Amino acid sequence: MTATARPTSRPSPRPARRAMTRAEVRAFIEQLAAANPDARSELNFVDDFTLLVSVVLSAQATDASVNRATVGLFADAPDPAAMVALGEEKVGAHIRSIGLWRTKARNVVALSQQLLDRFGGKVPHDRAALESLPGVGRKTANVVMNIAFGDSTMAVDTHIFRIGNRTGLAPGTTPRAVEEQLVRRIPADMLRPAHHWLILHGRYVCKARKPECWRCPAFEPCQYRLKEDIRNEAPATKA
DNA sequence: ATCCCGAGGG
DNA sequence: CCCTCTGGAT
Repeated sequence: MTATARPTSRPSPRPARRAMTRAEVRAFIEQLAAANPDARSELNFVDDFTLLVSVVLSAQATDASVNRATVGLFADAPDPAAMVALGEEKVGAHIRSIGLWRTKARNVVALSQQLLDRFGGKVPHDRAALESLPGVGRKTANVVMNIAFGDSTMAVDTHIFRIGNRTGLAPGTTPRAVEEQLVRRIPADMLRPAHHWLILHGRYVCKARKPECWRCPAFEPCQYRLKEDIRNEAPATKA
């Protein structure tokens, strides 16, 4: 409720969340780099094709669950032709332990067919081409371009969207807005690996539930700590 | 805005 | 039980 009067001197009922300064952004990213010296994707893949399929399968699923399913899937279908030959039903059987499996099975087979028909069986190094494939949106295209082709893209997933807004690193109401903020604010030479640093940070420290703020290098500038009155120390281990 | 959709954690 | 996991298409 807004029944209680607020001082007329304050323009808004709640102060807007402060975005990190450029110096704070740089310090945060550099400390994430130091904390994750050999950061890489935790998906198991062997080439561009198996990477693309793994990323499509990873929607609303953990990397661990995707890896469990792709062992058998890639043994049967290591390339687009084999994937088409395997067919939607058998692909589905391999990935049934992953959420959204019906849609994903259909997309993976259709996507493989289109790689054969339109791109000579290869994964195109082209954003528009990638996003034209079934089951591939901006986030997936950004991941493939970053990992397979070495582009300085920033894929904004659930983790990075949360970190951007929660901490003030890159506030934005849509994934696209957060992406643009990150590209603008993170030094160019750190942008590509920063994707992995942020993912790991979101997965293990700045978690959706019960974030472990005492392990976070951005504790000082982070806006979440102010909102939630979080302490910069680990909870006492019970005796 | 809603649907797709299973496993794991708290 | 509820929430979350590297979303995309309608």
